[in-house]
Formats: sequence, structure tokens, C-alpha cells
Amino acid sequence: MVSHAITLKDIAKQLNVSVSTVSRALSNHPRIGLKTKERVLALAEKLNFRPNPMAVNFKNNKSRNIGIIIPELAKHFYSQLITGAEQLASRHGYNVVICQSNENTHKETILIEALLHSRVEGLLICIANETIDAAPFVKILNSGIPLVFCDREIAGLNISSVISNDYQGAFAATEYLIHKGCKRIAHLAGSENVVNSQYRKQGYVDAISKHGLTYQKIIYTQYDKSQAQVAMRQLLLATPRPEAVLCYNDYVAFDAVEIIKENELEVGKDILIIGFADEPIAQYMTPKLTTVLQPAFAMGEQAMEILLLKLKEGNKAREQMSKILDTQLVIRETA
Amino acid sequence: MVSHAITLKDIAKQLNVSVSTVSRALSNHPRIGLKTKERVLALAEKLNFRPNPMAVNFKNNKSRNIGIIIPELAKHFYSQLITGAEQLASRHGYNVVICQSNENTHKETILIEALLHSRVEGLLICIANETIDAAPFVKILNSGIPLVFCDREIAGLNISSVISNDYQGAFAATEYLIHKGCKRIAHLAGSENVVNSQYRKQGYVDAISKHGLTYQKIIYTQYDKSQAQVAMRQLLLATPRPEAVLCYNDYVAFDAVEIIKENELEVGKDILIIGFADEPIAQYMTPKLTTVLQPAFAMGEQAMEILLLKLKEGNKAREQMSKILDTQLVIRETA
DNA sequence: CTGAAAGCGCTAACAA
DNA sequence: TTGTTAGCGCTTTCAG
Repeated sequence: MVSHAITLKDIAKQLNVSVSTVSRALSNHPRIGLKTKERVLALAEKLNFRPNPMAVNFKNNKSRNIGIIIPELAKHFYSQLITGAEQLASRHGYNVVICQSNENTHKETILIEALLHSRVEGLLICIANETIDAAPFVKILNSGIPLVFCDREIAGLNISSVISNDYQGAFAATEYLIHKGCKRIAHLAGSENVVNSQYRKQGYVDAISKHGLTYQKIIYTQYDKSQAQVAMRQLLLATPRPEAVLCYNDYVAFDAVEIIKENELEVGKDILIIGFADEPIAQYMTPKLTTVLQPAFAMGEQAMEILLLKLKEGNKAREQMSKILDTQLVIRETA
Repeated sequence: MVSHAITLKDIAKQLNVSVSTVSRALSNHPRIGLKTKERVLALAEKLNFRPNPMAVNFKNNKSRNIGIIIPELAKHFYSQLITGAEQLASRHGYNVVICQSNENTHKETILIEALLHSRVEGLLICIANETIDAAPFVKILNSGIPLVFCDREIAGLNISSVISNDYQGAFAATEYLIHKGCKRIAHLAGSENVVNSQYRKQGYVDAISKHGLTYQKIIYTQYDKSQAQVAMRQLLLATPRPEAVLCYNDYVAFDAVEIIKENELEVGKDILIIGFADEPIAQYMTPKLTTVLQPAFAMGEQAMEILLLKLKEGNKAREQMSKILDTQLVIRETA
């Protein structure tokens, strides 16, 4: 069994000085004798003293915890994002409390409540797909706790955020297809109500019209496997059928590819496919998926950076600090 | 800005009772007047009072934190495992501090040190591949903090653990191949020094010999993509070449499949392949991978269950509680 | 330069 | 049944 954690008192007693002297020595207080300081530091070192974090937190009325809410940890994108955020936080002495909303807005609200009660010092949230109500987030801000959105955001709220440039990614991917000579490019979109999906759709639309193409076809899939498959079948039935399909994400792309293969067409030749995200699936499927990489790690890191900044500056800086990180087209085999 | 967090004192003042009375009322102390209690509870409810967790932790000298060390969060298996562990912990009022060793034993040791200093109440560790030195873990135990191994363990230490039945999984997979008529089954193993790899290899060996097969071929891949590919090429060169290959994990299986395809052979027909883990890759590759499912979520959950039990029982129960969870063969297209 | 004392929010032993 | 008091470990006035 552990003997007993070393406290300031122990050091003070052994050195015949007061507790406050020890405290000052350890915290580099200016008004302390050099000799005393050295004696204290030496003994602290020798005893392997560490300040009791519970006491410190209590004293400072700080939890040193940052709450993170994501839809689902078991998605590669989010675990990458978390890794970026966590590493930075931990380097600054913060713990990270990770919660999963499972894309459920109600659960998200509950989690926010719980995290606030547990006195997290800041909140980094990747909101659930369906979330539109701003009230819970306004509440966070009103409670004086800094909040940063990551990956997804609610527009018009003046809340700091780090997102990837969905618009630019979709635009670049579409242009790439156009440069490859495609005239008929379709888009399997996500949900009409979700901003990321809207941005991607807009990138697609604008690239199409910039290049004066007349063909434009958008089908919403609601992130549903069977709906994506139905949509792809529908695209294949059309005459003339599209030469390329830009998909909302890699999973939709995977479904599309499966359907195309079922129809004995060759992906990457008869029809080009581009996904979005660069999940591991992109490298492992056959043919390998050309897709738009979102910098998940950097997104988490930079969102945390903003949060830490707000934490340091206290109430001073309540202004919005937002970043939009560029995506990158990763060319593989499907386009 | 937040007004001011409600404390016991606030309630006491408003009700003209002492702080301890309020404390007793809220903690269901027996010696308290029913009326007083109701008044306190009502006001606490009205003011939405929550005890200050920092104060509670300090008072109890408990951090309510459990440390978890895993090799890498961005692997599906571990994020699943974490999810199982985290959910259970959180239901019991514990936070979980997640750390990644990146399969680096040195970093693992540093993390253990840091977690102990941060006063975690318990530790759940999936050790890094190369870790063999027991000293850091003995140190944990000596410091009186309960420790549970998950997924991987160091044998002979009498430390509680939850692992999956690698032996049985490999045995069943091999038998399945035998029942399918294969006489020449090879095994692409992991590393000779890692217990999981040893168990799987042994399952393979024993199934082979149980059924009186004479062919037996094992190549170690060291979890290295190029080594796995080299090994598979080697297998294909042999005459007669194996009819089936049991792979250490899904990634090795993926590499093997790629090489086989390169050689214009048909996976699932010319050569059968079985993986291990059931990572998402298994469903997304072509052909879809037959593999041995490890119950990652349940493993995390049950490891946490043991840890919570030890936490509750204090020093009383230091005996080893170990579980070996069964794996399950998931039959898809490669075998 | 150093010590004594108060206080953060909560609980619990002791008094009344 | 309720109030008073002390104390958890640390920092920070305020005195000396």
C-alpha cells in the first residue's frame, strides 16, 4: 500500500520552516531567500513531491477539464480529431472528457448539461447532424464557459469554430472531374438540412456553372445506406447516365461503387467516383477511392488551440475566432 | 457571465439553518428533521444546486478519474474498446483519461507515471506490443491503485485482465478451413514475441495437428505491411502452394489479398483467406473478408467492470479477476 | 525574508 | 434534531 502522499506540510516539518515558505519556494515567489529556496527544492525533488491536484483544483476553483462532445468515437475522422485536440490539451495540463452524442440531439443536450455541472472549463463540440436549436449553446456562452465548434457549426451564432472547407473541397473535386472531360457529373448529397452537406453541394453547383456545364443532378441520401444505393441505381437508369458522381462522403461513395459493380460497369472508367473525408475505407476498397481529405487531426488541434487561448485570456476575448481548413484532393483509382 | 455557483452556504443562509444541516439533508442523513429536509431539498432543487465537484474530490481525496492507456485511439478496435469502458465508467460517476502510447513502451511508462501523479483511482491498460518489462505495472500495484489489463497482458503477474480468446479464435478459424476441405493451410503470424500472436499461432498449430494434417507453415510478419506482402509472395511461390492462409489480423489479410490479386488468382476460390479482429476494413474490402471477430466493446466494458469492482471493494479484493471473451467467426467472401 | 492565519466547499465528530 | 468546529492541501493576504 502507498505510504502517504507527500504534502507541503511534510516538507515544511522536515526543514523547520512554515508551509507558506515551502509554497513560495516551489512557486518561484520573488520574496524568498535563495538558500531556503534551494533547500526546499532539493527536498521536494528528493521526496518526489507533486502538489495534490485535487487540492490545487479546489483552491483555484478550476477543474482542469475540457469537455469534448462528438457524434461517435468509433469513426476514424472523430478519433483523429480527438487525438489532435487531446494531445494539445494535455500538453497544457488539461484533461479531456470525451462524450458521444451518437448523432442524437437530445443526448447532446443532456451531455452539455452534465459537463457544465461537472465544471469543465471549456467545451469543444462537434454537433450532431440534426442539431439546429441554438439554445443549449447560447446557454453555455451565458454561463461564461468558452465554446468552440469543430467540424460542424451552427451558423449565425458568432461562436468560434474550426471547420474544413467543404465548399472548396467539393468545388475542386468537381473541377477535377470536369478537367478529366466529364460533362455529366451528378452529386449524391447528404441531407438538405445539414450545413456541411449544403456547402459541398454549393461547391459542386458553382463548379458546374463556372464551367458552363448544363447537366446538373443532385440526390439527397440522408446518410442512409439503402437510400444511397437507391439513389445510385436511379442515376444508372437515367439516359444518358452520368459520367461521374461526387459523393457526400466515403461511405456513400462505397455504396455507389458497389451498385456500379453490380451493374457490370467499371468504376474509374465507365463512371468516375469521388468521395469525401478520406476515411481508411478509401484506401482499402477496390478500386481505391479518390476522395477529398479533411484534415481531422489539424481540425481538432486548432479548435483546441482556440479554446486554450480563450481559457487563458479569460473573459477578455469573447470575440469569434474561426478557421476554415483547406481540404485536399487525394487521387486514387476511382477518378 | 455566470452569477455565482450555488453552495451549501447559500442555501443555509436563505433557510436560516447551518451548513451542516443542509449537507445532512442533501445526503440523506438519518438524523435530520423531515420538515427541514424538505425545505432544504426544495430550495436546492429550485436553485439547481450541484455540489462543487472539486470540493468533493478534495474532501474525499479522490479524483474520480480512471486512466486508460491504449496504443492508438484511431484504430477501430480501440475506439470501440474505449467506448465500452467509458460508458460504464461514466455511469458510475468516473471520468476517463485516455492516453495513447503509440505502441511505444517508453511513452507508456511515462504515461503511467503521469497518470499516477494525477491521482487516477484506477488504471486500465492495453499494453504496447513490445512491452515485456513488468516493473512499471508492479509499481502501479504497489502504489495501491487497481490495474486491469485489456486486450493484451503480461503473463505470470497475477494482474486482472480481460482478453479475447485468441487461441480459440484461431483454432475455430483453422478448423473451419479444414472442414471446407483445405489440406494446406499456412499462417501469417504477427511477431514471435507477442503473446496474442503466440496464442493465435498455437490455435492454428493445434487445429492442424488435431485433424492430422501434415502441412504446416508459419511466417512472422512483425505487423509490417511490406513484410506481410513479402511473406505472401513467398507462399505463392511454394509448390504446392497453400490452399488457405490464416492471417494474424485484418490488415495482414488485406495485404495478402492484394498480393493474391496481383497474381491473378481468385481469393475465396483459388486461395481462402481469414483475418482476425473484424475491423471495418473487413466489410469494405473486395472480396469481403472472412474474419474472427473480437468483441472490443464488451472487452472494454468488462475490463472496466472489474476495475470498478476493485475500486468499490478497496484493498480487500486484490485477487486476480480475469476473463477471456470468446471470439466469433464472421463468414464473408474470402473463405 | 518568513510566519501565522484565513479561506476555498464540503463532511463528520463532537456538543448541545 | 440541529449547530459548532475542525480539517482536507494549497495559496495568499497581512504581520512581523
